[in-house]
Parts: sequence; structure tokens; C-alpha cells
Amino acid sequence: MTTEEKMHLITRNCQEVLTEVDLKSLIESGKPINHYIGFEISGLVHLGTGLMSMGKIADFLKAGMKCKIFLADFHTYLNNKLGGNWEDIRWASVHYFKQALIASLKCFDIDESQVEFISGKKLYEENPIHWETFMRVGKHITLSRNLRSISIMGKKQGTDVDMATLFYPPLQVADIFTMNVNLAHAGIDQRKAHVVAREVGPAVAGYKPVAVHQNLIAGLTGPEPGTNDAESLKMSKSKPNSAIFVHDTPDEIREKIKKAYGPPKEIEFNPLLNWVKILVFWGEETGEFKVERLEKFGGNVVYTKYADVVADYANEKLFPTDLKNGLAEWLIKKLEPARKYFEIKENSQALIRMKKLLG
RNA sequence: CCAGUGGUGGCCGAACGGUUAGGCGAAGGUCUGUAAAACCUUUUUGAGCAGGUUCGACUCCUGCCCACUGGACCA
Repeated sequence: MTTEEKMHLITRNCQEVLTEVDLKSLIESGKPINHYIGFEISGLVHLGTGLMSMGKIADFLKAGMKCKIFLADFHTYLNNKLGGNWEDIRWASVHYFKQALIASLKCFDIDESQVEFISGKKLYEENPIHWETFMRVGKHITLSRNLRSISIMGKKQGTDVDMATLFYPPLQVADIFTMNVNLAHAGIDQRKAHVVAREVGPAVAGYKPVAVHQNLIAGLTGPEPGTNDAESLKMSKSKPNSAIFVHDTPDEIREKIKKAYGPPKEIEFNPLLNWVKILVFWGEETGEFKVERLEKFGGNVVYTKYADVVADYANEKLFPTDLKNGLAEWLIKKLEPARKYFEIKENSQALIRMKKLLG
């Protein structure tokens, strides 16, 4: 595989790479590329994690990278998710969250043996140097910089800032170096941590990790009334109808998509088109998207270019309901392996318990 | 540790010694070949904790807990 081919696989369907130049020289160095992505155990696994992140890992594996998935149990605890209950967090990370990620990987035909899972607890126990790295990171971050970085926890500056909150960003940065990660991967919401990692890296660990950031997928409920910014479009686990989870049933998927925000002709702030673009077409110009509809509405159509979907939608040759139906059926099919995996008794029971934990 | 202020339903937020604040959010409905918006309906009493006063306390009193602000201590 050529460097260009690798570059394409690694960077496609991403919002940002810090930096392409660094990535290219990393590839050309011939050194193994050690990837990592970390997740808080904070809720059900939605498409942002299950399809975007795991799909990216599929690309990374094809490019010959070593992929590591970090189950950030301590981060979850520090961020007071799952009620800040350590036992619940530990249970959920192994019995629910990891299983949901394995389920998601199956949607890309990847076996769990092809990636490495590691929990925070295990990482810290096995690597006493982590504590030292953590302190070194602290030596290179100012309080104000750290405070600005807590947005990676979904927190706004000036609210609920306890000491644990302040530990979180440097802990995440230290994780990267403890795991010898040279390619850190996350949604764009985590960029502040990765930028800090790149800035302190040379002093703390003698290198700058490359950072690859993906788009956050839009929430189905659309923008808040009166706003049209990217933030209010984001999919959120706390808005029940804004997110689809990897183990949702076909009926749940159809129901949620049906309720989705779908303004005709609107191609800018439109979660449905956003999903078709980054999930179905995976950020590429060409692909395949089927829409089945009655003859009176134009009959079935197969799109092979994303631009054609946009064009038809813009001049109302593609009606929102038809776009919704096509998308729902695509998702149902794509997520089938995940649903099947969650039919296994232990997993379905874990899901029930997880939902209970979340109230 | 001391003082002041405050802790109200998923969230925000008033009033009041005794009769449902209100808003947001959420759910259902109407209207559109979807959704959104708009309109209609629903979300049937909640007060940091423990006591006390009272015919009756979210409202008064005592103690405790927590938060914010200021102060004290600083070997």
C-alpha cells in the first residue's frame, strides 16, 4: 500500500488531522502506528461511537495500524457519570460498553481480536510511570489552560468545577504517553486535550502525537428553536430522540428517523443529509444509497454520488420522507450484526441493566 | 474554624402561615406526503435532612448537611 493510499484511508471522513505533514512523516518512518481512542462509560453507545469511531478504526486497521480502545473508567468516575458509582462504572465498562463496541465492530466485519481493549484501572496499575507522566503534564499546563480544556468533559467553564474536574484533562493527556500512542483519535470535541498533548509532548515524552478528529454526527431533533449553530445540532445521549443506539430495534430506528427534523430543500442544517454524507457515503463522493418509494412519488432510485442526493433534495425531487425511509433501512441493515450480538442472552441482560442504571 | 446569604418538581424560577405561580423540557393531538414551526391538551402538590411551634409550615424556631461570598488561622 502506498503512502498516499494510507493517507487517504486514515484521513477520509475526518474533520481535522493535526497535522497531515506529521502523519505523512509518521507513515513514511515505517514505525508502527499506535492508535488509541478513549470512551467514557457514560451512556448507551450511539452512532457517533458505534458507526463513526468504529468505522474509522476499520479504516485504520486496513492501513495497517495497531488500534487500541481505552475504556476510561476513571475518567467516567471523575466526571461523575453513572452517578459517580465506581462499582457501576466498572460493571458497565466490561459487561455493557465493551460489548456494545464489539457489536459495533461487527458491523464493519471486524473481530474483537483485531483490536486491543484496555481499562483505565488496568493501565494505571500496570504502568506506575503514568503517575509520573501525569505530574509532568501538570508542570506544562497553566490553570487557565486546564480550565479551558474541561469542555472535553462536556462542561462549561465556571460550573461544577471540583478538583476531580481539573485532574481530568491532564490525566487524558498522560494516557496518550503512557500508552505510547502516536496517533490519537477522537471526535472533534476532544481536540483541546489533543492539542495540549501535542504541545507538551516534546517535553514530556519526546514526541508529538498525531491527532485525528472526526465530525460529530448531528442529532436527529435538529437545532434548538432560534439557533442554527453546530453545537445545538450535536447528537446527545441525554436527548432521547436525538440519538440512535447501535442495538436499537428496526422499529425504534424507523420511529426515531420518522420523528427527525427534516426541512425540505434545507441542505445546510439537516441531520438526515449529514448522516447520508458521513455514515452512508463515509465522506466519499461516490457510494450507494437506495431509496424505495411509490411510483407516484418518483419510484425507486439508487444514488451513487452524494452530490446527486443533495441536488435532488435541494430541488425537491427527493422528498424528506423518502430520504428518511432510505436512511432508516440503510441503518437497519448496517446495524444488523450489532443487534444480533445483543440477542445473546448475557448481552441483552446487560443492556437491560445498563438502561436501568441510567434511569 | 467564624460570619453573611442561599438550598423549591427533569431543568430554570416567583410568591405566600392555610386555596394549582410561570417558563423550559417531555408526552399526546390538529395541520401539512416527513419532521420543524404554529395551535390545542397533558405533565394530577413539590420544598436539603432531623426535630419543634401552630388548628395548619415551603413560609416561623433549633440543630445538622451542602453551596456561594467574605474573614480568621498559617507551625
